[in-house]
Amino acid sequence: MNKGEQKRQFIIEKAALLFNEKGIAGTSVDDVLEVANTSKGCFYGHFESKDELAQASVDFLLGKLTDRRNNTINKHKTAITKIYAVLDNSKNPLKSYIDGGCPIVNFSTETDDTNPAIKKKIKDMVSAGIAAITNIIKDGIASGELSNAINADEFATRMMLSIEGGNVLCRVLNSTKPMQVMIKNLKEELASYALEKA
Amino acid sequence: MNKGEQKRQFIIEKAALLFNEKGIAGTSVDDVLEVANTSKGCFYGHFESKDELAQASVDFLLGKLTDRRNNTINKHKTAITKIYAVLDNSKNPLKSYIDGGCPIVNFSTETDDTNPAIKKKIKDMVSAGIAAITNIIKDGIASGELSNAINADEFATRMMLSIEGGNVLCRVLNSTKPMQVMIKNLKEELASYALEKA
DNA sequence: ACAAAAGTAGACTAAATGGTTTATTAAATA
DNA sequence: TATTTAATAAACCATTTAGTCTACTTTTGT
Repeated sequence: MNKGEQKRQFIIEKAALLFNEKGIAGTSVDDVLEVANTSKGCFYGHFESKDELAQASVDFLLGKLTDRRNNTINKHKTAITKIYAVLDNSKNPLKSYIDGGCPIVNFSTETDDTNPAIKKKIKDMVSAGIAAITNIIKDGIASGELSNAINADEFATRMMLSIEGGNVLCRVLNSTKPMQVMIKNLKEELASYALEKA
Repeated sequence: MNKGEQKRQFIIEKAALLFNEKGIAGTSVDDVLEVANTSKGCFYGHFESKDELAQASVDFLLGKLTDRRNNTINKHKTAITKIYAVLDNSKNPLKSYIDGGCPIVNFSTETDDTNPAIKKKIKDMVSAGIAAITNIIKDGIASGELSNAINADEFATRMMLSIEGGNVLCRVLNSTKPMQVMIKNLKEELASYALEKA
């Protein structure tokens, strides 16, 4: 990565945090220049517009989330431990993996009615998340770990929904309790589908 | 309500929809003037600043939600029918009661790191919602309708979390399915705590 | 080492922003 | 109905906005 590419990436990453905290509309290009220690000329040498930066920053944040989820899943062997670990990734929304809270929640609400390109990125991210959980459960059923009484797709959908709802509620209430209550409940539900080992 | 008060209220209500759809930062005073068919002079005769309007608009939207919830609850007699009805109020996030989606989700993410006054309004609203559900369940237990095995506060917390998560997911995926799956699941859970009638 | 290319700074612009002021019109009250 | 008060329109202002341009510096390939 040469100097220019480094600088571009640096701007993307610094801006990403601002966008996630203050929103895209709430962050000016000058705000970005300040945190990235750079100038107008430099900025517009790397990006055609603020929107191009916003898209790149969203890609960066969603990429981080995806990498983390994949790492978490690969670190564990069974369906139950994988899903427990994915849930635990979200257990403290007040000290979230990315400052300013969950980018899915933040950007989906801001761009829902205003920025279809970013909205699509979020949609793909959420769909991939649900699919990943669904596959883990289906594999768990296939391997005999889980009862086929569990509805994989519905569980995955409710799990994703609950994580995002937990992110919203915990930040609003300034408490981690809603997320903790929810995680405990989903873990118990999943455990109830575990089949006895031979 | 005299002419001035009427105009003020008209501006608040028109602006509320814009704020909810495009965000507060994403809505300019000129945007508001346009939808409210008014002028700068008139606007600043009624409001000290854009922020004062934003606060009033948030109050208006949250008031609408609160009124609706109270009406819904009062329309039913038993704990189960009350809670079913509150859930059904949210069953279609794509055609939501208020255009642009749930104000709780929209404003909480936007103001979380930037506008403590509005954040507090949302917090109070959410707390009141959880408290209302909790009380319905406790009343249901007291009247013998529900088993005391249900944890009222945890159920209410998960219910609120799920409704907000459903709002986020459904709008992102452009589908009502996540909310439907979630509502069905919560209804079944609640029904499982119903005690047999004498 | 040198030329070409890439990267960077910062002054500049035009439009949009939130907000003020002044003059006019409509409404309430004596 | 006269008069005072409230409501409104629109020109105006200072600041901020996203984005351009030109000049300078640093890299890079030869």
